Amino acid sequence: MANLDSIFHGLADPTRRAVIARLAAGPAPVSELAAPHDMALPSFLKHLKVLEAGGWIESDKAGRIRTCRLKAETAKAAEGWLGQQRSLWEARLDRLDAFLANLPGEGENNDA
Amino acid sequence: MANLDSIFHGLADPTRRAVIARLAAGPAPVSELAAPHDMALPSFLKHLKVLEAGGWIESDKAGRIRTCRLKAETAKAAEGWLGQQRSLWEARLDRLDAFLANLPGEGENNDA
DNA sequence: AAGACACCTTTCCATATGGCTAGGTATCTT
DNA sequence: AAGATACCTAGCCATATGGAAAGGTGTCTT
Repeated sequence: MANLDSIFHGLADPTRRAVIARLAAGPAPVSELAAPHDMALPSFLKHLKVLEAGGWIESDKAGRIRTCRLKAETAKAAEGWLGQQRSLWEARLDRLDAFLANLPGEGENNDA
Repeated sequence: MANLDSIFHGLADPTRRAVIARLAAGPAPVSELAAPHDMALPSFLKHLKVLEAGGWIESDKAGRIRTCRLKAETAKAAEGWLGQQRSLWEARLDRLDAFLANLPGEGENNDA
């Protein structure tokens, strides 16, 4: 599994996010992935390398055509980290609410 | 709202993810955030700047102490993008399943 | 067999990133 | 008033990143 550094680095560029969005609709060859992006092919291939290093995509070649597809596990790892932070954050806000609700001199509404 | 580039770039570094994880437990001053990281303060401050540019944190200064806290909206934007991709991805896999289930010559089990 | 096609490698360039030191500026403490 | 504290700026350096051009290699088409 790729580490979180390279996973999130993969997402930190619009070209790469567009590739992921395209591949979510199904596998595609390199040339089709590259077509929408106004960029020389070698530059685009670098983005694919970054996505591969981040574990976002995998590919294999048949004849002269390389077909790429998404790897679901990586999206899970990314969402997993974010979700974990959010649950910490929400737990804290809940404790804060409970604390504020028990303050003396404050009722259930705070605008009265 | 910060753009997705800077949002995800914020996450692409262990020091910065550690800061976010710490702040999920509640606001903290710069010095406390910096303490666990073996790094000169100016280097650490650059990471805070990146997090601020990505909309992950905000802060204000009282006397000589700057207190930082998380901004929830940014986590939502990040999770939102990922969730959207996942739903596309899952919809595709569902259609693929449906297609395969209707192939002639294939029953409900495929290992018989 | 010739040529077009799809991709890959290498090499270069400008800028961004991530670290450092040195030296501020306010603000508290004594 | 002197010193410690907490943060900030400016400037330096090495490496990474994101782009381009030039020139392959193997595979299909005609």
